[in-house]
Amino acid sequence: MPPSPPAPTLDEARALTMRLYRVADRARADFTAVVADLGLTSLQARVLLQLGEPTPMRALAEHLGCDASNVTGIAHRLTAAGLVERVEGRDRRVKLLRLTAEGVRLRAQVAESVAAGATVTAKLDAAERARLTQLLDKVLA
Amino acid sequence: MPPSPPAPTLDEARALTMRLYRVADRARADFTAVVADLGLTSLQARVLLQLGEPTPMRALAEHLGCDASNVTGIAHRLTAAGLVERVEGRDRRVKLLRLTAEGVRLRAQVAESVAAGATVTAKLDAAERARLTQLLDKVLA
DNA sequence: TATTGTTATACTCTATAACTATA
DNA sequence: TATAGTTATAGAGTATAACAATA
Repeated sequence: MPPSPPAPTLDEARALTMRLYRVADRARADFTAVVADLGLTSLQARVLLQLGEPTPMRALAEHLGCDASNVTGIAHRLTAAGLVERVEGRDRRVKLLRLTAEGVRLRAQVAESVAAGATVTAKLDAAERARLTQLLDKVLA
Repeated sequence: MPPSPPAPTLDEARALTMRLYRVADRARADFTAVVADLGLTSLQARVLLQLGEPTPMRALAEHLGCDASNVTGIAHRLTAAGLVERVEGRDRRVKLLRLTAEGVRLRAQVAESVAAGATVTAKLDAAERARLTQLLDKVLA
């Protein structure tokens, strides 16, 4: 008997992938619901979480995986909501987004609420959560 | 020493949740890219995968987690693409969406491509994938 | 009366292309 | 020339509200 192959079969990949998508889907739904209670869309919440430091709009677009032109509109809405402000960079072509005091406050609340409101991990005991963390780290490596 | 608590601390929940969101985010990006090559948006691909059987539009809305009014537009676009057709239910208020022959073909291709193109699980060996599958099942239970 | 699906409306997210200011 | 951001435009996804047909 040959050793078990290192690569997954297509069926195995499909089964695992579909589970992962279902979990991802639920995680997304949780996230959307939690941040909606704070008056934010998913994207706006993601931007807030990303803005631990003032960030060039270009870099933000790359992190979000969207075209740079979209960041203008996102920045407009967050600015109108009083959560971020534009700051000119040393390279004067660059504009950075920086959280306002209110933005900093809301960002902390987002992080808190998201962790508290995530139902996806509630069904696991401590050992299982530790093992899942380990596996996810490997996936993300 | 007391036994380890069954509930996660907020820090622990936050750490695991953030990992899960990062994995979910990557899974979503993989999915979007793969189905875009097949000419589909994420939502359209999700609908195709859901249509193993003819499904009332209302049920589809619930599965997608969106308002029922949206399904009309989604159905329009999939119908225009020749992938689904509307069928009247026995209750004549109900309309079901059913895949066309082309829809059935494309649905199979979506399932295949998604499994083949998922990079999230490529870094795990067989035992790790099995363990991850088990944990995800528990999360989804 | 209640439910299914549709339409109208408005907002957000998304990409492409053309533009400006700066490097 | 190349890069950062903006604007205009168009299409897709989302919710709310009002509506018609059916139960």
